[in-house]
Amino acid sequence: MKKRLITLIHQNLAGLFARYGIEDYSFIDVQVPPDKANGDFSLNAAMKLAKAAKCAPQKLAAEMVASLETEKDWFARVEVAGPGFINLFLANNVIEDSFNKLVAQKDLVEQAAAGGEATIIDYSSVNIAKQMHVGHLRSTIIGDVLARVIEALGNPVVRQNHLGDWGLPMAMVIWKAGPEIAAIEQRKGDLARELTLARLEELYKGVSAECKDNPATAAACAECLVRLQNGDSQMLDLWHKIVRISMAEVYRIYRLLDVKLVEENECGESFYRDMLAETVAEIDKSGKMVESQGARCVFLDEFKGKDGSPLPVIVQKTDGAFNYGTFDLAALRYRTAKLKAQRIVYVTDARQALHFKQIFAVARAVGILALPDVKLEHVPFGTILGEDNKPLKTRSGENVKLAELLDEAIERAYQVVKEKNPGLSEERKKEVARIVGIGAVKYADLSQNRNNDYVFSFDRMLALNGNTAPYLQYAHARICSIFRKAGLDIDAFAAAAVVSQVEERDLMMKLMEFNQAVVAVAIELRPHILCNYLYELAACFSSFYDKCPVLSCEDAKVRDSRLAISNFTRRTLAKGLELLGISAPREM
RNA sequence: GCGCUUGUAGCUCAAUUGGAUAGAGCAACGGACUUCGGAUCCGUAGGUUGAGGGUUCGAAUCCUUCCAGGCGCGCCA
Repeated sequence: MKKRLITLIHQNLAGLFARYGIEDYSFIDVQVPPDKANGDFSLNAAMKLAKAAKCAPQKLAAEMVASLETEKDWFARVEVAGPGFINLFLANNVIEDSFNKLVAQKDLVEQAAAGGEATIIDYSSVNIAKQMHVGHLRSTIIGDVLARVIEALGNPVVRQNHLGDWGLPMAMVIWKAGPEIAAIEQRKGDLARELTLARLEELYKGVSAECKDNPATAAACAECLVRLQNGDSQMLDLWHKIVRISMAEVYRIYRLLDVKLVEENECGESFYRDMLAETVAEIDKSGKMVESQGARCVFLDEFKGKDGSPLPVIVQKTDGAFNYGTFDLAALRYRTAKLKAQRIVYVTDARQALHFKQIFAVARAVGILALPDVKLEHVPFGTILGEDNKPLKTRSGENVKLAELLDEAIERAYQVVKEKNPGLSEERKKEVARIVGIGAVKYADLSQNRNNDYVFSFDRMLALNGNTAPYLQYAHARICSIFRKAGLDIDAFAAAAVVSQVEERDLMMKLMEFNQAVVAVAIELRPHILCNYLYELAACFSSFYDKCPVLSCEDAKVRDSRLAISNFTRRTLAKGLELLGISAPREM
């Protein structure tokens, strides 16, 4: 509707602007004013154009109003307000028509033109032989939502899980776990059962500590690394087994979280191992590579170190090995050349901001991007804090295991479900607890501006009121309940919507904003915009539900209309939550 | 030291990217046909947007100087 409205305004005002010698008015847009008293939409164009038109804003606004007033089919009222705002009050039948057209569409999200933009989302990035902990939560769920949203808008999306699966840590694990693997296999034991990820992590921590004070161990690990890098088949075999054991547990958590990453998305450091040398060679060709203190580096003027000295990006270490920056540069090369990415989005914590800034700058400076105008975006986010405002840790100071955190959320949700809806079967209660508990954790994260750190609180995220997943899920369940009670097939129901009360009107207007919210998330890479929208929508529905009886409404036309509005609210909530990777139960 | 980032109601967060009287939830107080699911809704109270200066029709938002927190700054990722 907004799009049609803007087109109408542009056409209507073209003549007026021409008389004032204004050529470019394409930027003219409408806003939804904060206060409903100021109309359904408002226009600040008169103030923006006043200078160019050499005309007082209020006078210009008055002329614009006079012109817009002729559109009787659209506007019930048009007025000038304040310093030159133009407030537009839509006629109810315009809202009804637009709304009914929208409801009739199959897809709630408009598809991008021309096949969209080939986009890579790099997120989650787990390390092999380490259990997932809170530190992985944000990247995993924010990245997953961005992938869903950008994909839903019709862009081809490739998800990439940049695993930490190569290098010295892996060699250390192999050195330690190798004998255990051999022993288990020799007695034909079940490897997956006996060698858990938790065990692998324990082994890794052990060697890691041992390497520090035992040079013999360190040397042995170094030798493993050399063999691994040279493609020794025995080493590679062990390496592969460890990766699979590790990822099996990661996928258990992804499934629990309803995160869409699968094995095909694994594209870790090991994937680029044979591209590193040629990447460095190509950087060298650019003439920008220099040797400094034995390492091969690229220096760019915009990056300065501690004492103002130039800060390098090291592409090859003194010992000839490559470090993480080289992997990222190789990945950029691959992603633009082979995957033909037009947009690459990295979802990692804010501490890596400088790293990505450097990598992007180097990549452009040395010309390793097959598509020079590819959009490179780092999506930083803050830290998850405990109630003490310090990074969330266990009492003993360790990272909180993601598996344990999620289990606790589900357990707490179960207690709430048991209390609020004792009538559900035990099986349903468990299912609902999972949906509500996981949804709460994800929503708590997604609903805030990702720039900031946030304090993790089960009580707040599971609250049944306010901007939480359970509140949205409850609104959804209530709508389903209406249809259950009436014995109507919710998926097949259709009727024309009409405006008979202000709550209906508000809700219909809000429903028509959905697509805009989704588009904004894709552009700004900020999921909380969609969360805010859904919360406002659910709140709007709750008011409607309170003031507009549906089933007991005597006027059949109004009753059907309310059913239609309710049903479309349900669809919108469900779609929005789906884009957030959160389920919407029909009862809870 | 330099850089990035944050500072909004007692608490947790928003604010359509420069728009109108800065909005929600929690906590507090007061209400709502014995209810289409009260897991809800409506209202009251709560603010010098860290501080000062500037830019303009208009600033939480942009520029600038301070104050306070967090993070980062050569071979870890």
